[in-house]
Amino acid sequence: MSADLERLRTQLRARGMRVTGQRERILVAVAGLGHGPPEEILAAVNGDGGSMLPSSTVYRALEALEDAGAVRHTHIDPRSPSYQLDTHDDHVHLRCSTCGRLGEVPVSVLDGVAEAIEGQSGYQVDLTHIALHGRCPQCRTS
Amino acid sequence: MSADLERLRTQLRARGMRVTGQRERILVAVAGLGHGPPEEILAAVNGDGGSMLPSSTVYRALEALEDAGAVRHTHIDPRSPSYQLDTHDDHVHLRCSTCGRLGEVPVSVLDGVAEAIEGQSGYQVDLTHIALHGRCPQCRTS
DNA sequence: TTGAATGCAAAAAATTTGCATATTG
DNA sequence: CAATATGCAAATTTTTTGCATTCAA
Repeated sequence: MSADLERLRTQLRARGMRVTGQRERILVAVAGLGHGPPEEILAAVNGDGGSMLPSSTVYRALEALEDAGAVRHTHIDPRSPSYQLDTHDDHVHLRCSTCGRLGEVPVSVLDGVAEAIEGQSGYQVDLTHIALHGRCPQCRTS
Repeated sequence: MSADLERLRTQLRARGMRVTGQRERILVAVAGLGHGPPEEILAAVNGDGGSMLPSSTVYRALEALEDAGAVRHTHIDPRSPSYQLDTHDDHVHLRCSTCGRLGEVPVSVLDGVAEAIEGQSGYQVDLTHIALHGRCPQCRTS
């Protein structure tokens, strides 16, 4: 039993939600992918040897898992949400607008930013799972 | 003739693209809304007194305008892209995860961040039109 | 004139919903 | 047992595409 699954049980039960085989498989798929849109997660789950799940279950489970705090989503790809485990090993996603290549840097590059924003606007923002866009080293050179 | 439209002409023509009435109306709608998803832009255009446009024209025009550098999009709302004029009056969008209320702060809160990211990853990111999520002052209190 | 853009219709993709059934706690 | 979640099918919503026609340069 992985630590992720153990944590999932706690998180779900704390909210009166249920731990089901489908939710576990989906969590495992998300963990395996690192991050990905619902479509890819569905494909991963449906390729894990178990029974096929309908997309509705994946969408509903992702929502439930997100409510429970087990997963999160960002918009790495501008077109669709990308889900990932909600661990505390946070990083800022970087995506090349030209080639789509992904990178990441520790959230520490944003140290002080949340405070500055709070001071200027009163908003308490979450910087732990954001995605930024730009050009990767390769595309800048070529 | 607004400065925005004037600029649009230059930007489009510089790329061999054409200035059409539809594109102008769409640009005006985006300017009027400040920012909004394709659906809202379509509704705004279709309520401006002119002829009705099909959604395909809006999607294609937004893509063209974005290529030309006249508009940009961010993901203020996690569910759909939000288009806005690509002016240089940049700010960081803030959206309350609880109530959806919008706010903004000048990009200067991110001073130094782009350099830090470039140093750590080689990515040259664009911080001029990002959207961050969190809790607004009202929702924090209540 | 002529290549780019539009309009329309239809297709495709992505996401949501209703409801009977199965499952968890 | 009671409430939650699933599966399936169908409905929505959002976005894309093909193609004949129109229009800007």
